[in-house]
Amino acid sequence: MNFSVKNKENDLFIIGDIDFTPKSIFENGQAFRWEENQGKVTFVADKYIVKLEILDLEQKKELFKQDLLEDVDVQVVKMHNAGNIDDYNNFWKNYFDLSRDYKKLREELSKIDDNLKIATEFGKGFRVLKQDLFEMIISFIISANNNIKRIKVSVDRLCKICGDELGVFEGNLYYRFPTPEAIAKLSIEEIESTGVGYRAAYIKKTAEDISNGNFDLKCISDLSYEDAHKELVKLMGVGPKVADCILLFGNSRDIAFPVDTWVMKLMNYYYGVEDKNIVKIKKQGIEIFGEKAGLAQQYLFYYARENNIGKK
DNA sequence: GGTCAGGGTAGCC
DNA sequence: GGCTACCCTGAC
Repeated sequence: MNFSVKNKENDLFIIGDIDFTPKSIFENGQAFRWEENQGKVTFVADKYIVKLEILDLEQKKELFKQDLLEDVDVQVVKMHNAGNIDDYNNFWKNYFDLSRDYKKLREELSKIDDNLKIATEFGKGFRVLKQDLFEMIISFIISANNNIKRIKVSVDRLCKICGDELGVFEGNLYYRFPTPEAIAKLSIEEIESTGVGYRAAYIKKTAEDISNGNFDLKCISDLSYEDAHKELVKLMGVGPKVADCILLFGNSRDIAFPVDTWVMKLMNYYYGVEDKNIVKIKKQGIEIFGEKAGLAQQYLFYYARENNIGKK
């Protein structure tokens, strides 16, 4: 793994041949506060509003002239409006899981079987985002029996009605993800106005339990995977699948293996798992894929869904 | 214009 | 453990 990070004004550049494809990262359903436009992804994370772009040759030549680049053949990811090197060290390095060598990860997973060999090649450029735990809890409660388009609309509206303003970026006003306290203060009707339907009551109860200390968010990181899962499932609206998404995307648990309808289909289609029981499917998934079952799942999920494999 | 599914879960048996 | 209703929206 060989890359460097450079800063110019309020932009960061990740220079080097690492797995990093904005589309693969954001289109797999791990994040909901983003939009894609002509291959560029604008997203919100923490206090940042950032536009991601893979630079073309002309753009790289410009950087070369400015002594920011030594080799115009190398891949450059531009993180527009992401801050400086301190922001990189304090936030982005972790957020984009940049200390993990994804090329090595793909090689490792490819050795497990041919399905993963194909899926990791297809999903090359994917990375797991290490997002905020509370944001993941609320976002994935909304995701249950829902579709991505509507989840995104609801999360956006929720941020708008009770998140702090972050400022205007390219003509749009953006908001920070709300705190547990801010959501707990809302009425059920106000939460329903975001389009979450019956999930409004779950969101309110969960935000209340977290804000009043009834549920200790901080302890999740100290628990074993199994215990953390048991704790999260206690939250209203959090079942086994949502708990695994929260642990995978919001608590750095590589082993968390979310079993949804797609995973059920792909485990059946690729691995002949005929069981319909989520607990058993998950157990088999972890048996086959091991410690990094969640990462394997992400590649397989993306591949299966994009190719519409295993449908019906 | 019905009907159905959408990254499941709570509540009930 | 298995079964079913569920807010709402878009696709068919």
